[in-house]
Amino acid sequence: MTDQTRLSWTDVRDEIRARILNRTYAPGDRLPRDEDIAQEFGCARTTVHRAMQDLSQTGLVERKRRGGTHVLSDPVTRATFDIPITRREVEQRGSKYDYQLIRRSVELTPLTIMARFGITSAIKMLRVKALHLADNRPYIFEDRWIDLRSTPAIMEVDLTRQSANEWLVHNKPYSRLDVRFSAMSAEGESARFLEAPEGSALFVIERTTWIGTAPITTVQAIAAPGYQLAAQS
Amino acid sequence: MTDQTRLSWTDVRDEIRARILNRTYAPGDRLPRDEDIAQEFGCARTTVHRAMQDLSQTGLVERKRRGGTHVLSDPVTRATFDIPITRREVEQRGSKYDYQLIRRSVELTPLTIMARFGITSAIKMLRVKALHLADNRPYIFEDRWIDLRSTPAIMEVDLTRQSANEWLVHNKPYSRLDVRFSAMSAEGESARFLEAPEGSALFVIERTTWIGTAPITTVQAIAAPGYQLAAQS
DNA sequence: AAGTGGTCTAGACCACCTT
DNA sequence: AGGTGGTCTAGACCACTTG
Repeated sequence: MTDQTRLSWTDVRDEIRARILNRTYAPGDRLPRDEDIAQEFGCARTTVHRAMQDLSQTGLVERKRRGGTHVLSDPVTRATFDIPITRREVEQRGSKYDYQLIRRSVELTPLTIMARFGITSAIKMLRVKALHLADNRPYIFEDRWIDLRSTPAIMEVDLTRQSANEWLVHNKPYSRLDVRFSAMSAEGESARFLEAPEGSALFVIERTTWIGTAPITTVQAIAAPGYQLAAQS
Repeated sequence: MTDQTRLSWTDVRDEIRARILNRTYAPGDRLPRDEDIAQEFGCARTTVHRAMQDLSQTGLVERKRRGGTHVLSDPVTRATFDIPITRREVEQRGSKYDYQLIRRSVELTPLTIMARFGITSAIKMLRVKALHLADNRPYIFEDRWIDLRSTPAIMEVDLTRQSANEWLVHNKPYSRLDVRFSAMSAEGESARFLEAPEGSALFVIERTTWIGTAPITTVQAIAAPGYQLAAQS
């Protein structure tokens, strides 16, 4: 009695992955051609391709056109993070969300901001400082710069009622993104607004977006003590 | 004269994405069926499917079997991070890598560690504290627990010569992974080994792996001040 | 120059979910 | 119950890259 079930690409993926874990295919090894694997499994090459595509995205193998498929010899830990809108993040935890505009001004970009955008001359941008609260406690303090050339409409938005964060997400999609995580000590504004003791460790998310090559916004979001970011899966 | 070039799935993806950015398809909207889009573009449904697959992975749309494809109304920022082996990370920056074993012991797991693994009874695990150096300066201090049931071979490894980090990556693949980022203040051991002033902000990566449901290892890696983690793309 | 992965097509069937 | 996305097949051609 033979197995009548049709092979799916996940089956192929799992078997190949198992062999890599087994060291049947050891780090650095070259795997058989897709076509040979297809023959071994008795499926179409497309199915093998789909499986390999997944393994490649996971960072387990590397594929090159003429070079074939190789097991990566220095595996990396690859994790995907979803960074939601702050309001949504707070509400999903079942907390009450509030938002306060702290300051709104038009300023010349300092060097640090120019560097983030990769531009070489200072220009005037809208700068917005704001505080997100969860259950009436400070949650995230953000210091944001918005390029008025790509996003002039932001000038008409009432930022006392709606966060720039939220307006941008709903009205200004980006094509390129840069995200960085780091840690900093609470000091001055960040300590005051987050009601954190001076010197306490804060988690910082820095996010910069462009549309094409045109800057949209860059934000430094500083989270209150205890903040933790977890990978999705 | 008509365009003779064959349409590729990236073209379809780019056009659909443009329409989403355009608000031709607004947040929350349902997109036409794959087949209709295929007809509009004059390509096979498979090609549209490939494009949609990409948009779905990027977090721009959501697809459900009978429900069709919808533009996400609360877009999330999705970023993928590669966390390489520490040695490789240091060497790729062109720095000299060194490693020191600080302590090696067999201990009962405290509650915090049991929680990370999701186990309910304390067991004895190998605990390894070590320091990674870049150009002779402290770079990352790690405190690691290794489950001897899943990874007994670690007892035979000379951890004064090779980091547990590296041995595990090359010899013990995992099937499940949990990663968390946070910030903490330098204190006690972390301050001493990283040569960081007490109270300075440190970036912390917490990584836990399992094979099936069996714990392999959990590590708290504390980076020296100034450490920054950037998204791949 | 040739081998390998990448993609496209056309058609079929399946699986899931919403109505 | 029916519509939609998910997948599989078989064959073809293309594009990259390495020997």
